[in-house]
Amino acid sequence: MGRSPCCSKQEVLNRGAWTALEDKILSAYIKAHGEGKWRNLPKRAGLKRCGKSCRLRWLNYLRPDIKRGNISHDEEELIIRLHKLLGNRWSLIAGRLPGRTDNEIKNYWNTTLRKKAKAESSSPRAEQSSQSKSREKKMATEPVTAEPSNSAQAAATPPQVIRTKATRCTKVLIPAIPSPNEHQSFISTATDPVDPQTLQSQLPNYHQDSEVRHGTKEVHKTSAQDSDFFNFSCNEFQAGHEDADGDNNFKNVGLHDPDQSLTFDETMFKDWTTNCCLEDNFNLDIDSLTFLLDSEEWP
DNA sequence: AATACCCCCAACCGCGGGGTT
DNA sequence: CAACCCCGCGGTTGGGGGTAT
Repeated sequence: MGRSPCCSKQEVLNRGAWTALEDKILSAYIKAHGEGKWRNLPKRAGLKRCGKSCRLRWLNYLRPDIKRGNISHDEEELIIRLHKLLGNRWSLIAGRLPGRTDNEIKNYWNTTLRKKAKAESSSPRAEQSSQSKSREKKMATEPVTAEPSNSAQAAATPPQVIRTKATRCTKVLIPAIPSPNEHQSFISTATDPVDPQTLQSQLPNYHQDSEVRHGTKEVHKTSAQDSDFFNFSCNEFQAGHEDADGDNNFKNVGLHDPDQSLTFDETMFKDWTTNCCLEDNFNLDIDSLTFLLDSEEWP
């Protein structure tokens, strides 16, 4: 399949750090015209940048809702735990941390948390005996390619990583609404080391037909990120384990079937949001996530 | 004070998925 | 159905500031 280059190579484009003026122009343009159409944006805004660069600058730096720096202890813990669960799915992790960008989290992980996670995962004895400063530094600076990130994770994380499919959300996937008890057992099931049979046995209460075509755009838009949450909880649920090579061996546990859809109505949607820890607008805040992660069933 | 080294993070790159024509 | 477009993701790079020697 042919692909046109992102930016015309003949054009002379600015590269590297953005100037204050460029920032101003981009911000003003997006405020006036909204996000999107990145490819044409530079031309229309009068910027000598490629669309991708503009998008990145906006998403990672200029967006008004961005929190910068000072990652709190809570956020840090959440990142570590989400990383254990999701692996290097930075955009998904960022989606659970309001105001944080995937790039920021990725950088923070690579520079700070990876060491921490590794140190925590190794035994105290080993930590005491073997962690000379030079070794720690070496590990920290080892390029990911030299030691595949998966194997680095394998050492630092428990074996299960739920591999979600981070795709653009075009339809909302919502499971049928369990009673509060059932919901609890579902959460438990979905986060325990996966036993497909157990999982299946707990599923009868979930309608087969889980694809929502009703609710459409508004729901789609507002829950694009959070639908991923549902996906990894229910529909795209895959349990992975890493072998000695650091490869992920993902085992589909039988839940994923995009063609299975469920009938949907407003009440169900409401029930879902009230029966579980999600807010009405599906905005997961740190508290709700921490609550979820702190539950005993969480790995 | 000069130099080397390290660390952080903004930005770039290549690629894949979904939508459109 | 193939070709193409657009967008977003994850990995990587490189510049600049800080620290060690």
